[in-house]
Amino acid sequence: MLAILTAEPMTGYDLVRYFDGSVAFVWSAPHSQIYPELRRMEAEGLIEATEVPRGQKATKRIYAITPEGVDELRRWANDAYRIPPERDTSRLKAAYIEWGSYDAARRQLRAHRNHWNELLNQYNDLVDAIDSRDVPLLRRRLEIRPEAEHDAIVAAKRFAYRGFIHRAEAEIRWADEGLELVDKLESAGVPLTGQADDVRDSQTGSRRRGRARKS
Amino acid sequence: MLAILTAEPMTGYDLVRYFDGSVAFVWSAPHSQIYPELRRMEAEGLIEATEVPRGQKATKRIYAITPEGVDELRRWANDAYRIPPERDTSRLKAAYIEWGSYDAARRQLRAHRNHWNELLNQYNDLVDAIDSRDVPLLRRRLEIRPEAEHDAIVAAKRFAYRGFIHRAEAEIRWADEGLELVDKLESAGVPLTGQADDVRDSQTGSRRRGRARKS
DNA sequence: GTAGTCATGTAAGAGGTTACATGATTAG
DNA sequence: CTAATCATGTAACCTCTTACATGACTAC
Repeated sequence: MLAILTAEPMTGYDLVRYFDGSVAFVWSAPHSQIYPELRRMEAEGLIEATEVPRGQKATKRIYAITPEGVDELRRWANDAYRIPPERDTSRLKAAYIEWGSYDAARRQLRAHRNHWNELLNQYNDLVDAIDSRDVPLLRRRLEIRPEAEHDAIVAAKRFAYRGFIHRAEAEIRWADEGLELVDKLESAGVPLTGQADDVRDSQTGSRRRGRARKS
Repeated sequence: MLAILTAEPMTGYDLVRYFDGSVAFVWSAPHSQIYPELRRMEAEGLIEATEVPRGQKATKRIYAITPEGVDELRRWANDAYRIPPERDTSRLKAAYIEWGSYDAARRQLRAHRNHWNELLNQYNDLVDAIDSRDVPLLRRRLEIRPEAEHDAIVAAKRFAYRGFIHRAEAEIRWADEGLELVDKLESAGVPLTGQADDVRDSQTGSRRRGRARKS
């Protein structure tokens, strides 16, 4: 949000719309997170609000980054980040494919492929848009920064999206690999644990009491 | 956890150790999450605990999956998953490289490269270990399942790790691309916004209240 | 007038991190 | 005897999701 506000002062609503649009590819946030966070940052002095009237009785708060906010943004940019622990549902489910059916596996892998393929298209479009400076937020930022910096600013955005493209291509390759594998196993007649009828009591050998509630 | 417990009944501590070991690559969880979750699952009837003595006065709880737990595992395996909204710090920081220094960018990209490269090596080792059935948990599961299923069980684990390998390779390629880019920009003498001294008041045009820290 | 957009919140709850906390058992 | 390992928790806090909620403004 600090970085976005360096392009130009705006309302929380403007930020919400950016987070619903192109920014969502880089970082997602719902409005229920954005508004409280703006208040918090204001209290910390990183941003400043100006209340301006809109219409007859309503007002809106336009936030601008403060020098302290710029300091914080710089500090953040120079800070190292930690890569979070692994927690990827698609991989987890893949590891236990045998507990479902071949059709379920195919459905999931196709959805995975489609999802990343759609993202890939959007990432590619965005890289093109960046190259032709066809992104409003980027354009605004270039307007207020000296031309010497333009190459670095554009290169950074482009590079970030390149990361998504690499990722998306990897996911698509993986899903294709999986679909092939599923076909191979099924046509070889390999049975799945999830389809077997001996698993229900493989452990305790007994116990058939009540309802299994959903989580 | 349900899937792990299908291999054999075990204590929470055993699960904690698995989650500190090979399982961590697929899904990470600290013991502070595992113990309460086991209690919850027990209350729901998905697993069952047997208190067994250990030593003179201590006891431990050995958890076994129930038929209801197996149902739940199957249900989960057949359920579609949702790919969560984007929230990747490395990409976010990449998009705003210009707010830091070239050295900071290089440091982050090198750390990124190293991190994924180390993971890649571990993933490769794990795939080899899977191929040679050299993973204790996998071996235990194969022991209790009919041989006809073995190919599917092994293939699933292998496939999951293949996904990590694809991902890691993509991240490494991306980081290399970034390091090249940083070198190119710096040697071309492109200035960065974060190094400029005109940014502190580019927005408000005035306001010089706080101490201006040196970065 | 009314539908869509502008604008801004609150709150419960799930999931995860980090720290605090304890004590028994076993191998040397 | 002592250190490592076995074993099991609790709690504060943070982030994010989902749902609930409200009302003014503007274009038709």
